[in-house]
Amino acid sequence: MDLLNKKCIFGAIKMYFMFSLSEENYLKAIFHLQNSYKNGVSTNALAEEMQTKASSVTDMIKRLSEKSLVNYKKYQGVKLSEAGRAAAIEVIRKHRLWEVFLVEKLNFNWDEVHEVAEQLEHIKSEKLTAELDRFLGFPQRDPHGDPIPDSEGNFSVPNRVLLSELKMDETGICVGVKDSSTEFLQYLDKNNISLGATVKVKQKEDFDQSMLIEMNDNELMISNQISANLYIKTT
Amino acid sequence: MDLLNKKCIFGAIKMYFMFSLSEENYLKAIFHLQNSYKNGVSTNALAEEMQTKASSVTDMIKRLSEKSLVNYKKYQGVKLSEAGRAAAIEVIRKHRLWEVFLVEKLNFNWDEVHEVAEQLEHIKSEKLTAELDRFLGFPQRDPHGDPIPDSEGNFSVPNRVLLSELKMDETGICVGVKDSSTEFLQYLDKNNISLGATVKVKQKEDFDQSMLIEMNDNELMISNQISANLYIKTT
DNA sequence: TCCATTTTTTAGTCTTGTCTAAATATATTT
DNA sequence: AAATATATTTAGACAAGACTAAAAAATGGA
Repeated sequence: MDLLNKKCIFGAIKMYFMFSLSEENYLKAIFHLQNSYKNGVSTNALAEEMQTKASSVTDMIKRLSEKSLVNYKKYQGVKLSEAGRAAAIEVIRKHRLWEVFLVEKLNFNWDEVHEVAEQLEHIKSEKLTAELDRFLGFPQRDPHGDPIPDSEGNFSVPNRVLLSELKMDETGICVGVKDSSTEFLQYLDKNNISLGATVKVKQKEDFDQSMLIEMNDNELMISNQISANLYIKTT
Repeated sequence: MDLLNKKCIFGAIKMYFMFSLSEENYLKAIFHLQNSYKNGVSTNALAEEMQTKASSVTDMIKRLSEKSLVNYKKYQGVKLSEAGRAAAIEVIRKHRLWEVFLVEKLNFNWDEVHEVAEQLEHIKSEKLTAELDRFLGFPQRDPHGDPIPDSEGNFSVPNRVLLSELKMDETGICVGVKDSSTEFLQYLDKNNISLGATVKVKQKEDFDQSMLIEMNDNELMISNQISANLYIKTT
């Protein structure tokens, strides 16, 4: 119906193709899963991530492969091509910029932004993305501490460790969350844990890895499930 | 895939159903065409507006009718139901709010906003719309001078006439455009015609309705095609 | 190596929204 | 009122993206 801006990133030559909403979501999911599945994302893993059936995944992978967005050999799992990676990063860039917008300008809490950003990330307009970025002051991190790729797709992999890896008496600054589910974020809010705050490990229990932390003159006991989802920059 | 907020406006009881992108576009088109087709929008008119075929329109009308969004009898054209009208107005509200955002905050010119707003108008989030409205200061008009419905769907029908209806020596303030195509808006920019400016009809040619107008100490000859697409508030 | 289990793919179906071609209603002209 | 023209609807097909059920490939244990 609408044609919109049809271009495509391909090697050095810039051209954007237009991808469907579903294609973009698959690319994004593969991008995220590639961290855990270095030598090919499995069909089942992707089905799990996309909340769909393995057979549907196989269908889509074939389409993406046709378009050279992924490298795929039957039964071998799937990897993003350069073009696929670029497209995924572009979607992630938009997602995170919109999250910043929602939190900084529209009074959203960090646990409310995900759903809406999932929709906004598919809006196609280079100018929109560029101007939004400028409007927000070229932010480097989204509200959950994840890096925002620049217009070239470059982003710094943050230098951070999980709180669960800290030893007794070590300190650091809370810089991100691994799990950004509403439930986890609301737990953090309730317990006054926020990005930017300084943490100190006061005690650590060998048995279950639970720890007593200090944050803003406050002491708090947290389980491993919490500490293994908080990113820390050691000081 | 995503469920999102499923509610629906229905009479006094508020409930939002979720409509597809295509359904929303049809509802919007019917809403706009109802001005010219008071006793039912014809299939062909709708096909023209939607840039599609009459047979596709018939199919969609049936679906909308199933959902009680339109009143439809075969061969009789189509009218929005109360629910359909509410849904259309909600989409139009979002479209116009986003246009304001793009122009006021993101440096878009008024001739660049349409395509992007066509995408943004389909984002589903009551909170987003409400907060955007607040962020923009509850604007009453979009960049083309059209009224923005409030959260209840109410909007003031602007009290305005077409410039072509003014007689010799009458004056007014330019308050909107009827045609908001890129081409027309660029013509206006080029000739320094903008909303808010005062116009005076200096001469009017009976033969072809062309007129000489004065605007900001500037005289300009315009054809009827121009004057019949500019809204004026008489002073 | 062979069998059992798990993973992945294939085959066939469904829904949404579109299309073309053909059929039927309505409108217009004479 | 009949004939013609125009508008609208039906019928049948297709593509994207999902599903179920069944087949085929890969994996892991004995």
